[in-house]
Amino acid sequence: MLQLQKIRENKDTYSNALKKRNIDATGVLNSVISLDEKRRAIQTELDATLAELNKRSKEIGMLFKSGQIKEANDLKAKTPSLKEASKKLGDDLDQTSKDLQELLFQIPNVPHESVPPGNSDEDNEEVFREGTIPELTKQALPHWELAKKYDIIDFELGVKIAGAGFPVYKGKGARLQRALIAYFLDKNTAAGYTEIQVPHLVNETSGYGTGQLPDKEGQMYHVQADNLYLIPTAEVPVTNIFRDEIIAKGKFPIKYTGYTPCFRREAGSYGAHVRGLNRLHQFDKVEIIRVEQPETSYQALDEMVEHVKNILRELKLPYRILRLCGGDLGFTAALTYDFEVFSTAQDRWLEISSVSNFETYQANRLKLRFKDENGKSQLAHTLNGSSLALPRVLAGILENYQTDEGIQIPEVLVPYCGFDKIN
RNA sequence: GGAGAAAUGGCAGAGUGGUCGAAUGCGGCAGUCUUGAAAACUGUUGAGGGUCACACCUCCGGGGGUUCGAAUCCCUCUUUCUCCGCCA
Repeated sequence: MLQLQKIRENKDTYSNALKKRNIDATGVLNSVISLDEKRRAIQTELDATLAELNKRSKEIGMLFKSGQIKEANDLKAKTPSLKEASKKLGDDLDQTSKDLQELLFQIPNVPHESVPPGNSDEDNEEVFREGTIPELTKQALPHWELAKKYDIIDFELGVKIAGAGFPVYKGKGARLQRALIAYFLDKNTAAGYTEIQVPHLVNETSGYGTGQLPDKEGQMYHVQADNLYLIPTAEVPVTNIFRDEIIAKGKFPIKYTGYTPCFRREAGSYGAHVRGLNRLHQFDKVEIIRVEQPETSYQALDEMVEHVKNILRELKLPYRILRLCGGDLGFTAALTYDFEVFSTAQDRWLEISSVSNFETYQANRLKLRFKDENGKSQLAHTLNGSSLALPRVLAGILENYQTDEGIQIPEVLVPYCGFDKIN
């Protein structure tokens, strides 16, 4: 959520920057400002009324104490009008605050200056590419065929148990999944991230805290009996650790990593692009999360990007990095780098990681602050990234490492798997 | 799931209708002393709104109510603890 004071100060800058998302925010920003003015006017009036009421209450108390019962009762008789006024002003204030908040919920984060304008993923800017795309034989198969051939992932079985998009991993497939999770966590902890295990269901407040609610209401699985949401990413529970916290100086940097399954309804997705592991309702992901001071957050973002690069280098997968354009940028992000692995057998790029800086957008909702040098509370910056998401990495490995003799396991994963080939 | 008890500042813990944003202790910060540190002593130390700065307003788990006045009384929800039941 954007900060009111910043909106007041930077209305035109914000409005211009938001154009990169292809939205004209001028009207909303103006409404926000006028609503905020209205809110403050009501607040001032309410404060004055309450001050008067408080003053009289104290006087009445003193009069009773000193035995001046009649005077006290006279004064008492004069309070109902003030009470009425304060009640009405209080209701007005609540309504105005609610309206204001609803409006603020509708405004996405302001894109970073480096974000290119654009409408869709076609306008994303490739900033880096590395790795060799392997030459595959004529018999090369897409991963869903390989999965069947070697009996390592059973999509139909998942349909039987749960539905489409809930695959069952078997034998070496299951072991490879576990190996990847362990490998990713090891890499992350070696880079200074503290491993953490968090709930896979979150409450409504947490959903609002990181911005999934109300924006992505229909995308999360909702357990209505208990009003809990299945997490779409570890970002939600991990970042919410810091909700309502004031971080003491000296506690930075804050770096967490966690493995969780992720649940996404993916309402509206269909077609060839969702085949196999390309798009699932449940998948595994290892996430890295950081809380930073504003001065260091973009350096932290670069570090996270470098970190993910190192992992992909070790896995020897061909990949590229995109700077997302305004039209493709997530609602809460100020800047996002997407990592895509090249899926040779499908001849297309698959998104495997998304590394973002949210600046103060989430922190403002979370009330996540820190004490600056002057001892003043300031909103922190939050960041997160996948390091990494499993299914498409798995798809990339299966497809790029396939040979006529079977699927070679990337060298770094062999110790984790206990085998070097799937055949 | 049933019965009972509880929820107060970073922590511990007092406060059962008025001058309480809240004693006290610990912790934090600043200072005195010291070569330095520790100890001791002195001061300071919650958050948000508002203001140039004050004033002023709000917050004692959340929400609602009673009252001129609520941390304190009532209702409700949530959470924690104890006992019982169930259970990986």
